[in-house]
Amino acid sequence: MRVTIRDVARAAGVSVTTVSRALNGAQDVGEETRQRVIEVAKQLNYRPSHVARSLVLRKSQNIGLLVSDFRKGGHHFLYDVLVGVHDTLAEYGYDVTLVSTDTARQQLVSYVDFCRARGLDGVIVTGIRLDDPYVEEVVESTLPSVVIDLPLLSRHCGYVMTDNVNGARYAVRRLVSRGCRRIGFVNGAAHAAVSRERLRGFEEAVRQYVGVYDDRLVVYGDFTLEGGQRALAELLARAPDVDGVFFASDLMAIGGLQHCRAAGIRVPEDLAVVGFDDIDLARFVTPALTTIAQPRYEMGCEAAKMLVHMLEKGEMPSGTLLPPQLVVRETA
Amino acid sequence: MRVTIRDVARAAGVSVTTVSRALNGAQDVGEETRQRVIEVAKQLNYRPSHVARSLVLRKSQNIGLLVSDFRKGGHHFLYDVLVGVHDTLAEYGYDVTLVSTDTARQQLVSYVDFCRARGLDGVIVTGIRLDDPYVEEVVESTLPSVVIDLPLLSRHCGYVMTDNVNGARYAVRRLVSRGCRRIGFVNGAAHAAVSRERLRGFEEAVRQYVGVYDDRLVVYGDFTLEGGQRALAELLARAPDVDGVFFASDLMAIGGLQHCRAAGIRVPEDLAVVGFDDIDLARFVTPALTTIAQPRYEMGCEAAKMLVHMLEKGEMPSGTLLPPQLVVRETA
DNA sequence: TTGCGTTTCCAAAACGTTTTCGGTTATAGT
DNA sequence: ACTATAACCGAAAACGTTTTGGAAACGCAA
Repeated sequence: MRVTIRDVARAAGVSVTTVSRALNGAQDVGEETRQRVIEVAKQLNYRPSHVARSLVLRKSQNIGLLVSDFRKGGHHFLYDVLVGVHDTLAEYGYDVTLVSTDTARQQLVSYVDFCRARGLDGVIVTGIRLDDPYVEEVVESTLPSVVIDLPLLSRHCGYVMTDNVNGARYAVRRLVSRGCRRIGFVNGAAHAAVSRERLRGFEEAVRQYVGVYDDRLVVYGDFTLEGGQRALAELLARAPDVDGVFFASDLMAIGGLQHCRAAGIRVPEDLAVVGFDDIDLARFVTPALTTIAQPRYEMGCEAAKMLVHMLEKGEMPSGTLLPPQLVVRETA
Repeated sequence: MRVTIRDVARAAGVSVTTVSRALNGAQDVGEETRQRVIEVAKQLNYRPSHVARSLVLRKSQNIGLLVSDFRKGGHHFLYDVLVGVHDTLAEYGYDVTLVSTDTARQQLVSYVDFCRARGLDGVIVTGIRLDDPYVEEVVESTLPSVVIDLPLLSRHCGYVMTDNVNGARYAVRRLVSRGCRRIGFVNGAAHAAVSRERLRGFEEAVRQYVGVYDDRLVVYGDFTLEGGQRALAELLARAPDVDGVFFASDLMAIGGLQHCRAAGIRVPEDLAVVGFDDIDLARFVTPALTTIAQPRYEMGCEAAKMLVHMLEKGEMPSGTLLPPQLVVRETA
């Protein structure tokens, strides 16, 4: 059936030991036998079994991508992260298998046990929140992991996220440079770590660039389109003189845009708007949304890179912030 | 280190054979010992090694998701398919590992060898085209596979795709019911299988619903935004009297919308438009795009289901068409 | 007592690798 | 000629499971 190392050994007239050595580039095998083995292996189209190899080596060259909100129609975010992770992991010779918290939960096992049963060497965690029951597991477990978009740091757990405070700063700087002086902030869910950071950046920046900070100008829209509409309406009711607003997500910003159209508010003349994320939609809505782009793909790459460094070089996990980028379109 | 079946056996005072049997629900083990073994296993938090199991069983309960255009910012299509695949595969107890044609190609192995080396039980193939070098491999190989969005059928290879000809029919039916009589078609890339089918559906439907068919009303925009703009311009130049147009993708349709705005054409009053895909953007552009929705998630589910039926029940692969759905918004 | 079937259990082989430890040559040094 | 060293190679154990082919114990009929 399958062609094994034994078949190659037989065909090449050597032992399996020698075949293994020859193919893996070990040193103590004669150059001519090595060539012969390689030749024979190619002839037979021999592919070493990753499974057998994993068993004996006790590592699988396989890492899990844990996603905790794996829903259809879901996250614009996840896809780019996923291909970033896959690309760089493939480069390092690792496979990636999908792990959903739902299926783990359904089987009543912790996700760590889930990964261990499959012999995964490590895991990249996406989509979890501060109040998630999983965060404890992530930081406690000895399974090497790196978390995306949540600052969790421990002996075996690093993180990578975008520099949210600077992102927020860029946003208000842009608004100020366009002449805005009363700047509002529609933040996302209050318990999200990113919300806290964006708020901090926002506050720092308005203190620095406009001088006076008024915390009644921040409202919450919990990251949804409708939330954005509602929040902007509330903000405007509270302070009709705001001339610019920063939304903590593009989706909310688009909701805000819809409110503006309905209310006859001209964007950007009456009200300048900048979002956060740079989702696909942003360039297509009218007026096109200026926003702070998150380096989604790069976050995936960086997370993957950190994980294999931990695995192969024994590096300590760390926290890395990736720079966001202002992309200027029509709304500010 | 790791707790193995041997540890459980020792702790329960039985042989490993008995532990294996007890845990896997085999018949010849006493009820009381079974309970004891289960109890001990739980106590020790024992998880059978999937790797070891795969080795001896010669199947991994792991299937590959082959994607051939895995790029950042990529396919809206892929994500939903992916979660559909993952969801139903998880239900059946399978894992899914990502396989990109790029990495396989980079390692100079056929993707089948790639999968075999990893012991994957089967593979779901997405994103390949008729002129792809992989199609031969897919149909020839004995690795069970099911292809999404390309009608490839052989001994070990089935497919699932959306019913494109009916999708096209729905589109023109809608257009006709709004009073359109001169209907144009902006098709995608000519070599794509889906393009052929949509064209067929288009022609059949206009023959049926409006009577006269004019093949000068079909142009090609190769699935891009710019292509859609260009193609619509060309179509309008060729036949200024068209009052409705069906685009073979939402992206092209949106391009068309942009052209209309630039040219001062009112949609849907002067020109009715229906797209294909129902991408996220569709509901956000103005006017909101009427379109034919593809059941992306369901395609993933269906593909997964077919594959495990092939694997577990020895069913023959088949071709299944999933019904698309007209979603009416503002452009038609 | 013997024979036979059932039930419950186990020892050992197998799956396809890597690696340890040692063995055989050939080469070189005295 | 004898030893020391190096270079090359192989037998066998290990990784953690499942499964095969019996074996022990027991009951029951002859």
